[in-house]
Amino acid sequence: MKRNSSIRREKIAEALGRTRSHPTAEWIYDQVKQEIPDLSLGTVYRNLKILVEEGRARVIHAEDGKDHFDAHVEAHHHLICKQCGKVVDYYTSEETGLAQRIETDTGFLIDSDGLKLSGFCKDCKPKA
Amino acid sequence: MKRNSSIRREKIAEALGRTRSHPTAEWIYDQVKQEIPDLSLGTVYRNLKILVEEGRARVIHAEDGKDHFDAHVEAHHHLICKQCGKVVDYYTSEETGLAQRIETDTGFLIDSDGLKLSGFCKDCKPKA
DNA sequence: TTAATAATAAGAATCGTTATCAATTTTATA
DNA sequence: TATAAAATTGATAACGATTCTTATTATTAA
Repeated sequence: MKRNSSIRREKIAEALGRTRSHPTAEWIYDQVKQEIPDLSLGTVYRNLKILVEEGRARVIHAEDGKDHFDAHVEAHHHLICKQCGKVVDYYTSEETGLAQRIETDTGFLIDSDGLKLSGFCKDCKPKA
Repeated sequence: MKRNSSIRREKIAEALGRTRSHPTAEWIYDQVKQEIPDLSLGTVYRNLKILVEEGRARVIHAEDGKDHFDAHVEAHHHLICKQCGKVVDYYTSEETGLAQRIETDTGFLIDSDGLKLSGFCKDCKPKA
């Protein structure tokens, strides 16, 4: 299936690439709509899905029930705050030992970007 | 707020406790309905929520967009298959070093049960 | 140009979940 | 006991996020 890349799709990809905030479809819609006023939310969803299929973006199923998107596809992990829903990048290679052990133990092949760690972020952490 | 524990709630907790398969509300509904035919799905959701509040169950927001429940609340982690959606328990304390380093690095406080690792399970793993 | 394909907006439909509500059951208290 | 208050329920409406449908327009290929 040949696939063109439409102007809208590229604008969506750009908006997503411009931020490190792991936005939702809605946020991207609001952004791109400023440039393309007749953009529809369905188009955003459809194109985000295509970008993910093409490996140009990742989805994070966050704790807030919404899908968050990330154009930074290099291996890194995500810290997800249970309280405010914030998603923060975390880069480390320290988990490779863990991933290897898991594969030996269970047969599960862990993605190099498959770590999601939930807890409480700096701001939401109960002060001691 | 004093809280009684109804028969239905206990049956729901039992059904959940009986399995290690991290079922959805729907699955639990189907199970308990065999014993209590006039059970309603809303009751299942309502009671699962209460069980989670009481610390008698955990929720896992899985990759399939559904909430999965787990009555085994001792610290353990979850391996989630991207392909078939299966959720498998993983017990380790090896991540405490990682969790500690993350807290130092980022201020994020990682739950002792906050690890979700996604990848491919034994069966869905691309054969080499 | 013509025909086929791709992309679109708008909105309906679906899905998992939560909230509402009136009726019933359970518990507390007089 | 009686009776008021609180908890629980089934049914169903409502909800928010996402997907699907339809009709239309734009792009590409022949």
